[in-house]
Amino acid sequence: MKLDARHLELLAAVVEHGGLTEGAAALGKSQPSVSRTLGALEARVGQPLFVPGRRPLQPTDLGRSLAEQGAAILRASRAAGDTVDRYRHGRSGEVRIGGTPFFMDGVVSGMIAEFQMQNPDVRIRQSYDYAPDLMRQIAEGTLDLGICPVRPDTVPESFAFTPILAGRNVVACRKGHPLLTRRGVLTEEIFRYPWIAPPADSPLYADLKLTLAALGAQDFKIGFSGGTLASVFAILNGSDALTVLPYSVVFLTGRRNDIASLRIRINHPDRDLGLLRRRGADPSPATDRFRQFIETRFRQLSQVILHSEQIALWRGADDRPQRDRA
Amino acid sequence: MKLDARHLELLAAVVEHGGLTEGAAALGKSQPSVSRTLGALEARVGQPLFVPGRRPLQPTDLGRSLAEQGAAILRASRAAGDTVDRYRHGRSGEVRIGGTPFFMDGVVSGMIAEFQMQNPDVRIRQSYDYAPDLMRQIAEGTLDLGICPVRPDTVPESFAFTPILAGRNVVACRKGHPLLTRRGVLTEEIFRYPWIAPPADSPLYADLKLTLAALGAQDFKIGFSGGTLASVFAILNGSDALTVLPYSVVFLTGRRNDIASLRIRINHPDRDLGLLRRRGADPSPATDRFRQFIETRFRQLSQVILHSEQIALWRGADDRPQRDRA
DNA sequence: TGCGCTATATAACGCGATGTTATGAAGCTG
DNA sequence: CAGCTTCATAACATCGCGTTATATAGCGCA
Repeated sequence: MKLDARHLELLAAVVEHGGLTEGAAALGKSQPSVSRTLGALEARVGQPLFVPGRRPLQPTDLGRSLAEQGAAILRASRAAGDTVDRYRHGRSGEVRIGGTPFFMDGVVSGMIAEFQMQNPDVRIRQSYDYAPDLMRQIAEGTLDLGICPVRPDTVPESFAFTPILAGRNVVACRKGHPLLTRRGVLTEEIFRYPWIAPPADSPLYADLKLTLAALGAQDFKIGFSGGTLASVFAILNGSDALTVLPYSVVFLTGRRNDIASLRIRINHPDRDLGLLRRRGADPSPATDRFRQFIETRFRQLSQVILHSEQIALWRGADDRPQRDRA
Repeated sequence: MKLDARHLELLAAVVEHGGLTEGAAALGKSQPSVSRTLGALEARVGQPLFVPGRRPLQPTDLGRSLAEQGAAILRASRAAGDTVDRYRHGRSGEVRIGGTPFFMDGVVSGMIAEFQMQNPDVRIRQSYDYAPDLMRQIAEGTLDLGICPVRPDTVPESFAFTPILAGRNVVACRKGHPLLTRRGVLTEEIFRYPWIAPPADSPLYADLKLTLAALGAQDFKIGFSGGTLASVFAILNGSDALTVLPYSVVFLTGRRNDIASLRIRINHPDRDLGLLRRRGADPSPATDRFRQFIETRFRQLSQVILHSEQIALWRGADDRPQRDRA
């Protein structure tokens, strides 16, 4: 026998509230409506659902059993409603975010962690890619957000780009590196140390080449390449190798990983780190919420970086990277 | 947000069957109906439930979540339908049955056990009472069936009475009782043994008094009274006491409890053991099913009793109670 | 690339379930 | 027994949802 789920909900409400009138009130309906519908259900079932002629309307065994099923239906229905509500407020759902590996690992992951703590029901799918692939996937609709360095004026019309951080790089090394003890670093000295190269197709690798070329390098030793940020940190820690890293990565994770940056002035790429998303597509609420979270966190990060540099300036300290525009 | 349970069921069916058309078919509805309803649900939710422009209609995360709730609703709904079906066929529900204690314990309990094996979801509420109270409770509607000995012509019009067994009694004793070894028993001999008296208000007690009076007893020793059938068996087993019991009780449980009946002719009450129920009230299906079960079991029991007595007659054996009408 | 197939969306319409208010009947309670 | 409360019934309006017919849009294949 097939029963209407709404009839069972009705029955559950009436049984729970101990009366037709109360049940109807709880459901926001009139009493006759509930009465008639329950009558129809009873007729359909062919068995009394309430003991007849009892004034504080008392369900029969069968009525109680069916009411339990109705309560289950009501629960599921409410749960569905809640799911929708949370989804609409971005507190549940899925966000697919991709970005350049070192930046994701060094900066974004920490923010994701914080977001996860606040929104445990939002699933974050992270992937690693560079701008062209990110754009392709965003255009295809298989990715919600991209975080990577791009030149804002090269972003196609179909994308929205929000700059979140200046794309500055620094030369990074371990805390105890010989070059750090010196007051000043001669550019030719850095070529005596082995270099860690980011993946060949990464913008960071292009930056590395440009930087070193600008510093007058014809040739430099690549001692390691192909690893993730974690392995780069390990190599840096265990050797005197040098590499180029985004300033924000060193700023945020340098202390924890015993990494510092050389006090050496290097040119900076004319790219901004920013958030890419598809223009016109309305994103899932979770994506929106995540994006806003990320944007405010980066605003705060910019402030903190600026602040710390000003403190360093006032102190006259010099264990910070030299700023190009300072 | 309040969502219609039926919409969620619809969604569940569509997601499960992997398509609008199939889902509609599974629900026995037309495809446009399902399409429109799902469209309405999507509009209400305000979020896409299916990824747009995908041919093997693919649900979004939210769609899948809601479909799960819909599946839960569907399960509950089906469970409710099954409950009704089983209830209507008497395979679930409740039966309230009352009867005279010794007869319930000695005969009916075994049948209830068998019924329980076949109908595990039917709850049997058993109580003990004598005819007047049984009738009162049945009339009040607090009891479904009564099993007791009554004179059929004394049953009021408002009750239906189905005789199920002749109300014969026998004098019972333990298997090794001295009186059993004799070829014949003199009536005066039985008064030398202590007697177990059933409860004073029981019909059995009246039978006992009548029986013994008919046998010429002016006075007899009551050695024990007030116990249930189990205690009566225990007393019988551990002593040379005698008592009056329904023949069916001894027939069914005598062997197991090492009880036999004396070969002595006693008068039998002009009552029939039978089933009492309220006339006109339509009983719950479980009650009906149980009643029919009990009635057929008693028909079989009558046959078996008859059969065993004929065998005994043919054999010329005499270790059976003498039959009044033989 | 274009064609055909099939699945989905839309349109138009009828009906039945369910909402309403008004009112009657039936239990409980003092 | 009177009065109150609660449920059932009546009459009517409306909206959801069922139908069939038809347009549209992906997908597969040549």
